[in-house]
Amino acid sequence: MVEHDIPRATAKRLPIYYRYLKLLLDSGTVRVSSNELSDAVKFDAATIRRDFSYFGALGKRGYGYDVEALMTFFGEILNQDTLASVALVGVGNLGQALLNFNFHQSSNARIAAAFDVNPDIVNTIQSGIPVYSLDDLEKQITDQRIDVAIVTVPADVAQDVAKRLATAGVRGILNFTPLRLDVPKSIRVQNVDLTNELQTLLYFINNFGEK
Amino acid sequence: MVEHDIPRATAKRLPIYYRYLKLLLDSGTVRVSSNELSDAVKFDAATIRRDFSYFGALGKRGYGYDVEALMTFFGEILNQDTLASVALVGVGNLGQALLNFNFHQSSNARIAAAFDVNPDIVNTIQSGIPVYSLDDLEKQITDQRIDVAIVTVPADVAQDVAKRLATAGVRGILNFTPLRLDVPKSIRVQNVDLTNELQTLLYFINNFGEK
DNA sequence: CGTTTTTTGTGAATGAAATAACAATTTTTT
DNA sequence: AAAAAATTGTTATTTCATTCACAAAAAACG
Ligand SMILES: NC(=O)c1ccc[n+]([C@@H]2O[C@H](COP(=O)([O-])OP(=O)(O)OC[C@H]3O[C@@H](n4cnc5c(N)ncnc54)[C@H](O)[C@@H]3O)[C@@H](O)[C@H]2O)c1
Ligand SMILES: NC(=O)c1ccc[n+]([C@@H]2O[C@H](COP(=O)([O-])OP(=O)(O)OC[C@H]3O[C@@H](n4cnc5c(N)ncnc54)[C@H](O)[C@@H]3O)[C@@H](O)[C@H]2O)c1
Repeated sequence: MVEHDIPRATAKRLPIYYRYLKLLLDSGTVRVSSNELSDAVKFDAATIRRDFSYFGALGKRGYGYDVEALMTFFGEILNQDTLASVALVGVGNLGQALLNFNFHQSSNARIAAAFDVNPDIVNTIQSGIPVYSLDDLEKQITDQRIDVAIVTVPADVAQDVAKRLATAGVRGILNFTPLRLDVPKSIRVQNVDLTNELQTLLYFINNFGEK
Repeated sequence: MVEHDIPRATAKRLPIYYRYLKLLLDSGTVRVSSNELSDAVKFDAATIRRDFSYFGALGKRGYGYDVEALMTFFGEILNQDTLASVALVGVGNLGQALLNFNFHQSSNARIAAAFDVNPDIVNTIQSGIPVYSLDDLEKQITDQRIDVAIVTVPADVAQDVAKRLATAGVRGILNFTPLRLDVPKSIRVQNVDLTNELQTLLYFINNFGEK
């Protein structure tokens, strides 16, 4: 694997580059400079050049980057050719919204199975995705070779769910609950704490804003 | 203002500390050490002590921190006494979920007004919150003294909406669209890019996971 | 009451990421 | 074809964040 010691911060920006490059290609743009990219994605141009340089010399001095070539290159790095199957646990408020959105148009992932305990929705199809009983979790995860799960259950059952996902063989969890999950360290947890995002924003504008 | 040069990273952790302290207090715990906190919130104990130390000496050597005192202290810093009114623009999939959740039980904010262009929901009440026409944006923002907005509209109208919010006097935006908004720099934008979170997670497990 | 244990607060060390600055190279212009 | 302009790739520098490590202080114990 070429991309071995890519900074984590760089990795987080890759999908953003990719998405914008796709946009550029669709609009017929053939070349782009780090400065133009910078305007769009709002990272410093030097940061962008440095990010790209981890993968080799992708641009041409005095010219910039070839949009199509760059997009193709990042597409491969991001595995855009293979569609990842993802599970969603907890088809409530937020789970429903994610199910319905389903990422497919905008990424290489799709939610393939959902799980809940509510008998009203278990064994129904929601937004085109089958909702299974939590009892079927292990079986479905294994059968469908799912290795990433989105967790949108109430906080008090999150740790339980995480443990079951872990033993079922999941390798990554996108955790929307405010709880910090305890899982084997071979499993990657990405926390999305929406309440925290809002509270942090409020803190900043209350303490450092103008007015 | 005491808290002037608090690292951004610290600020992002404050609501997490606060939330956990509340939990501890509810469970009747009277004292806590940085190590215990570390177990719960999964930040290094030294990081926690350093974070706290920006606000002075809040603990007692050989004892730890007094849960109630610490909670009260952070509550003030986070303005827990005043309820912030927030606007939500775009009552779709995700907007609906946020409306329904509404943060009130878990934080010092509540969504006070929502906006959309869809005539089916304009001038209705959704999850207890009035949905106004986008035409009323400026008036409502001003009248209700709203200074933070959550943006959950389609990407192609996000920049327009952001501009209107900016001129309406909003000081912070929680942006759920994949677009990086252009706003005056006095306005703080917090991006929540869910597709990116998922893609980054996939990238990491595909490239650095075991198996 | 003295000794041991616990735990903070912080200086110093380390690590990670962002930015600046510029030579090297290519393109564009005249 | 020479001069000017654009733009990369990278080295050096700066900024920001985490972690180590330990003296200082308080608590617990015997
Ligand atoms: N909705 C939001 O806007 C929002 C914002 C911030 C945080 N969150 C967090 O996201 C999580 C989900 O929030 P929500 O508003 O969608 O909650 P919700 O109550 O609407 O949905 C939870 C769903 O999980 C299901 N469930 C309960 N126990 C389960 C189990 N053991 N296994 C599988 N499914 C189970 C419930 O039946 C329900 O359908 C919560 O932890 C919440 O704190 C949500
Ligand atoms: N839903 C998700 O899970 C999810 C995931 C990742 C990203 N996003 C992003 O979040 C945003 C919202 O997603 P969604 O799934 O809720 O979309 P959606 O289409 O369900 O909802 C968008 C809402 O905005 C309204 N709207 C359109 N133009 C408007 C305008 N000018 N002013 C006010 N309202 C307007 C529409 O009527 C609709 O109600 C999108 O930018 C999407 O890319 C959503």
